[in-house]
Order: sequence, then structure tokens, then C-alpha cells
Amino acid sequence: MTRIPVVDRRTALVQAALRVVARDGVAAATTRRIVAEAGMPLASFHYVFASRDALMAELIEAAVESEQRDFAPALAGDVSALGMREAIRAGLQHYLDGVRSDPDREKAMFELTQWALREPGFESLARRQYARYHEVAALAAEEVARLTGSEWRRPLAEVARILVAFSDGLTIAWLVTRDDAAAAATMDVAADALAALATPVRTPTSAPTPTPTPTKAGAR
Amino acid sequence: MTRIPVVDRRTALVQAALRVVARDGVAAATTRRIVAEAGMPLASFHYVFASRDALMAELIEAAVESEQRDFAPALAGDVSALGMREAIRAGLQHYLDGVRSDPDREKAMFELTQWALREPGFESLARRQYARYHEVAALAAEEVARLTGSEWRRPLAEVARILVAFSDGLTIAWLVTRDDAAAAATMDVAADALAALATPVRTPTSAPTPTPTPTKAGAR
DNA sequence: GTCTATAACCGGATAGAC
DNA sequence: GTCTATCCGGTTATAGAC
Repeated sequence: MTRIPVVDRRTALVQAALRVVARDGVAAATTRRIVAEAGMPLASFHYVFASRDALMAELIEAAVESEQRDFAPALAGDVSALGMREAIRAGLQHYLDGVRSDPDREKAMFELTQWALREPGFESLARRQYARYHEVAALAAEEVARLTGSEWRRPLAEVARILVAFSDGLTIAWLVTRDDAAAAATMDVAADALAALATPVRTPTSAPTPTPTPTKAGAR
Repeated sequence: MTRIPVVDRRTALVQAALRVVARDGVAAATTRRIVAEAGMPLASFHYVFASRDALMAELIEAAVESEQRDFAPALAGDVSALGMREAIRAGLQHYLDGVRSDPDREKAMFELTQWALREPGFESLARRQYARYHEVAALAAEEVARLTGSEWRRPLAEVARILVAFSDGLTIAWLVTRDDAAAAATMDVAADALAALATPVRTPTSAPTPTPTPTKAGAR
């Protein structure tokens, strides 16, 4: 019937798969369910993708990129007036708020990692996924240091890895227990620990703050 | 043929399932594979378990207990001479060494948690799993404080949750990247952070150390 | 290019012979 | 009590009509 370019079908299928995985999990993301979600006949799947695994590979890329888009502006704006410790704490809170607003998505990210770790030949995808996480974390760490006029006393890559590890632990704990208070306590300690890795240097690179936005940082 | 008591079949099937899940993952743990691993005919499965899900429930319990057995003596012996920070660092190292010695097992634990989080009606199993983790962590935290003559300034349950969260993040990072140096850096920071939650009180409860075991703590 | 129909297989669960 | 044989629904992938 209607002629749809292959690239459009590709993205449509990946987006549909992303929704299915978030809603029902990796195990439920069968070719049938995905094409149903995308409103396509089954045969379209293999016209576009060589196999289900081929889609899964693209799916992880797309999911990470989507995360990157949504979590990168973690420290946008209201942080420059804070000290390092409070800025990190606010960033973690912002991250957790993201998890809280869409828990299924984060559950899906963990499932995708573990799928890649299990599927022979796809371990490198899991590594790529985390390399991306580390990039995002490194950018955030660099930014928060710049905004608060601090300097990391450890290599940025190391700080980034620690930040990702803490975030992962925090996320799993919250996904399982849904305990906000416990998460807050963990974030407090994590913020202390990370702030201890930095040291103040001189005047913060204060961007010209035209309108003094009201600073509301999540506090215990 | 040979008459095997139902309880024995139960444990045999659970143990077989545990091996299959560790080796090939939760998705591969089909009834057929499990009975093959246990050397039983397929029908024995449903003679003992009402369904695959019923076995999975028992499986998680068994897996957690197995972990508990193997990780509980994390601080056995050689810690009493150390300060709080070093004792925690050594405990984390001991834990990571356990993960390193059998990565598939830990991968399986995460998979089981996520399976339970997805499977409708089994979320409580994931919560139970983590409640057990928290118990073990609380015992370890209590023990390390006693041995080093310190006192936690936060509730033990809170310390335990933070410890579990840190361990989870550490474990995932290592499972994905297999980067020992990064893990060491994370453990250093985590140990600092946790030690900061405790304060020295008086003379450590030094158990009568008959033979002064050589203290070898993993250091950076 | 697109989609229906089907091949080939694997899953959990069970009936019924022994 | 135990196990073989089978049911039935779901899976990936493809052949072949349009």
C-alpha cells in the first residue's frame, strides 16, 4: 500500500521496541509485539532488520541516546550559587527525580545492559552503553566544578565512573524498595563523598545571571 | 523406577536451576533445561512444582541464602587491628573478590531481581531479596564497628542500605567493564564516605587474638 | 515493495500408559 | 509414583502471492 522509506520504518520499529521494552520488559519485546506496537505487518520487520538481535543492538544505542538527551541538562541553571557539595546533591536529586518520573524506562536500561552481557557477541554493546554513561557523567562533573569554582583532585574519568556507580546503586535500590527516604540518605552520603574529591580554586565562572532564578535545591 | 522423595527432587531441581541461571541466564532457564541439568524427565518438574514461576520463587530464596552464606564472613578475623576506614575498605575488597571469583553468579542475582520486578505478583520477592541483603549488610556494619571500637552516627538500617547501594553500583560497573582499577577507586571513595558516618568511641572489642594473623588489606 | 500464509521450532503444561 | 508422548500456543524467520 503506502510506500514508506526503509529508514523511516527503521526508526519507527526502534521507537516501538523502546516503548514495548519499557512497558513490558526485554523478554516481552518479540518481533510480533514490536510490529503490533508500530502498526506494521510482521514481514516488515525482517524486510528492515536482519534479525531480532540486529534491532536490539540499535535499540540500546537509541535508548542510551534518549537517556543522554533527558539527563544531560542535570545541572542546568540553578546550581551556580551553591557550593560543590550542595550542587552535587542537587544534581543527584534531579537524576533521581528523572528515575521517579519514569521508573519503567530505567528498569529497561538495566535489562538491556544485562541482555547485552548475556547475549554472545553483544557484550561490547554493554560496554559502549556504559562508556556513554561515563561521558555524560564526566561532562556533568566538569560542569559542576566550573560552576562552583572548584577543581577535581582526581582524574575526571575516575570521578565519572564513581558517579555512575553511585547512581546505579541508588537507582536499583529505589526501583526495588521505592524508598525515597533511603534514597535521600544515600544521596547525602554520595554527595559528601564526591565533594571530598574536589577542592575550591578561585571565583566561580559565574555566567551572567540576568534573572536571579530562585534556587530550590532538594534538601533533607 | 527409583523412588525419590519429593523434597529431594525439589532441592535437586532448585540447585539445577541455580546452575542453569548462573551459566546461561534467567531467560534460558526453561523447564526442559532445568530437568535436563537435574537428569530428570520433564514430567517430574510439574509433579513437584505447580509452575515454572513457583520454582523461580524458591530459586530466588535459595540464591539469596547461598549468597548470604558466602558473603557473611566478609570481615572474618583480620580486621580488628585496622581503623574503621581500612576495615570497610578491606570488607569491600573481600566482597569484590567474591564477585570476581564467580561473576556469573552475581550477574544471575541481578537478573533474578529484575525478573521479579517484571513478573506480575512477584515484586515482593525482589523486595524480600533486598531486605535480606540489608540484613547481611547491617550485621557486617555492626560487626565492623564493634571490632574497630567505633559507633555509627546514623541508624544501622540506613548504613546498611547505603552499603548495599554502593556494592550494587560497584558490582554492575565491574561486571560491565571488568575494570579493577576503577573498582578500586570507587571502593576507596565509598570506604571514606562510610567511615565518615562512624565515630570512634573507646577501646575496640578485641577478641582474644591467639595467632596474630598477618593483616593484608587491599590498598591503592 | 508489501503483506499473507506458513514453515520450523521451542515453550509450559498434561493425559494417560506403565 | 513415574515417565513417554502429546497438546497447544508462541517464537523467529521466510516463501511466495499481489
